Amino acid sequence: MQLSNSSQYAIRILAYMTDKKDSPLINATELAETLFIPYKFLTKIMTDLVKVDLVESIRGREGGFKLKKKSSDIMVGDILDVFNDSIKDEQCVLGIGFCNGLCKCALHDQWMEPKLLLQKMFRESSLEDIAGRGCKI
Amino acid sequence: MQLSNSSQYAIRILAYMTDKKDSPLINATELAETLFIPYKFLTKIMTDLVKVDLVESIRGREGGFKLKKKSSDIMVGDILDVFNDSIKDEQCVLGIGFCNGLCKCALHDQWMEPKLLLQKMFRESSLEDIAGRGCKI
DNA sequence: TGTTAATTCTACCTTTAAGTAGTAATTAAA
DNA sequence: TTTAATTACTACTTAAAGGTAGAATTAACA
Repeated sequence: MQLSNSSQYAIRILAYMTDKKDSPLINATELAETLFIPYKFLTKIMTDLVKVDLVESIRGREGGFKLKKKSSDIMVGDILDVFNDSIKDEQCVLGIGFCNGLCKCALHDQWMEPKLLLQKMFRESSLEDIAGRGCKI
Repeated sequence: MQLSNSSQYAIRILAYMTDKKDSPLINATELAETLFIPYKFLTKIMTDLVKVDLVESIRGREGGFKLKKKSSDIMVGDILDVFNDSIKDEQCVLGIGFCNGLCKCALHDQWMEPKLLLQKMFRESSLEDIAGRGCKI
């Protein structure tokens, strides 16, 4: 019951980039070393983030990455979507999709409240909200 | 962000066994067919549940399974523990263990409330509470 | 006492997530 | 124009989850 490594890494990467948004560009080596993420895995994740336009990349010498939007406009949920890690409305705690509130499975009622809280947290927390804590890992 | 298949199956299996607790024994074939769980995978799960004393097995012809405790004494959390799927106190939403409330990582504050709700739901929901809904899958 | 219906054990196979390696493409600086 | 620093691409390897196969074990029943 937790987020995938890719999602966890991506949140930490983007939160760090938010902290350093005054720097014009941040490169993969700095991200990997500061955040203790395997370099090659990190570059793969960055490519994904570039593809969905959360991050802009500048290739070549002196290149690097920067946020493509204001940090207050990037929500945690947007990041989770990239790695198929968000909680869908129809997702039942027992993994049966598409119950749409009609499902009467065990735990259905108990699941509603934490599920809504998690969805709200993912939907309403922006990078701006969660950054600036000085905690790198 | 969801429970493992093994945990999901195990909850459904035990909830079904609770529904049928008047039957002296329930065998693997019935469970697999009723709950649409692959037979061989189900028997592996049952073996795990037997080893931790949630279920009792009677081998041989006319054998089968039955709950080893009162259904009001088996909590959902006990089941998740078997498959290492419960939420530990020190578990951070970003997957970093052992932050023990000292962690200041992104999302730390936002994670507390849903985390406590989920832990409470797992700790306080017994099979008795969640069974009897007539929903098999 | 042999047959049969059941669980259990050991080992394997498949799929997906996680991580690695090598090289190509790009670009600024020397 | 060469070189070094950088991201992007393709393919591979490893680890874990999910699932399968078949034989061994057990015990009721005929």
